[in-house]
Amino acid sequence: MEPPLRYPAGLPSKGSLPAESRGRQNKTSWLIDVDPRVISIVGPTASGKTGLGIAMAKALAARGQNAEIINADAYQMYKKMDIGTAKATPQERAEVPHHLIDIIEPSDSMTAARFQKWARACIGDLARRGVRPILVGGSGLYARAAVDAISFQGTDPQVRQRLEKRADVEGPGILFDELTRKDPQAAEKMDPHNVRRTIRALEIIEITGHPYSASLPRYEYVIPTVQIGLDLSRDVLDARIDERTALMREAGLVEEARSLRSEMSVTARRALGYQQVLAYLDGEMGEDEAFSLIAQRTKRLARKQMGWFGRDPRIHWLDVMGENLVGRALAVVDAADAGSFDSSDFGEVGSVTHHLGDVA
RNA sequence: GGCUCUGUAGCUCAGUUGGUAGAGCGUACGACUGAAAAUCGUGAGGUCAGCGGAUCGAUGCCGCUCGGAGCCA
Repeated sequence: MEPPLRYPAGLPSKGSLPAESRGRQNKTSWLIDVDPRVISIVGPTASGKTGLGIAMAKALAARGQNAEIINADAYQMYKKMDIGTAKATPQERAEVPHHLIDIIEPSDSMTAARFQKWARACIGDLARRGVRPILVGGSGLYARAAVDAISFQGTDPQVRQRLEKRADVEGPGILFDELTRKDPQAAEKMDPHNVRRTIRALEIIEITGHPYSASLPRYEYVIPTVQIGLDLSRDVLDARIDERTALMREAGLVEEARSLRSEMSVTARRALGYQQVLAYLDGEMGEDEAFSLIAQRTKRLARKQMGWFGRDPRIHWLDVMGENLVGRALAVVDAADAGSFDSSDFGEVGSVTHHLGDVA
């Protein structure tokens, strides 16, 4: 998607290790020249990704390697939505530079494609400056969009609007029938009731003139990366979520949402926490009810994230509750830098079993 | 104390003119390439408050008990 940042694998790398020794010689696609590789911290909400990212940046700096954070959390990109998205504090951000936080207005909408473009540009910038990027975020699709072989197909607001209107007027079934006619393969993999994805498929067919071949996404890095996953038991995670939800309430989430209310886009309004507080402000529920809903939905989100990340065989899981988390995380990074994981991370994914819940 | 209403899945409730039950939400699992904190799919879960009666058969009818709500004294 960003030609200036890409070149075919096999060209001389500026790193000290030849590409072959890192097991990339079998790569068929493109690699962006980033060395040392990107560190990506993933895991469910409230698992401590933000804190670990900052701690790792400091630890790396102490070893003489500059590192900065790139946010991969969809909703932390909105300005002014601070409390409900659990952004790093101003103090933390002063200690370690953060990128892609507060980059769009609440009236705007973030998309995975836009994020991909910005994230890759940002990774390239840092790499050129000799700074190691630490990607931190719980939005699975975004984390993958940044470093994986995913290319988005473009969009046309007018086409989409027309399709959305048709779904409204004619019903989703008609659109799905149309997809079945135009692209039976795509229709077969689609839930007939999933209107949004049906619309997207038809949009792509209309824009590109080609069928929306829902090719199975591969777990294949386009930017060399080592992924660290934060794992912890559901009991502990649930307790943390309850606690954090209460803290957000104390910190003034209601006031923050109230002040942004009139300027928030449809997408921004969907943000967990804001969605429920806005419902409360609209008189649809009580404040207590809104906050217990927030805690409940956050737990569900965490479960969804665990499922999403748990399926990626390249992630190295660390038990958050164990001792010396930063040390263990650095050990994973060092091992990755030494090429220890390349056969699994850059080779055949099918042969690797993933280990959600294990202590790496 | 009397009268009326009420007790069905974790929650809110529907239903069966008597042939052992459903929905929404929650939950579990899953899919997911331009809203992804979105969108969507599948499953688990109920001796229909308890006991007794009439009936070939009761969650449904009758009686009693226990627990709610309201009204009258």
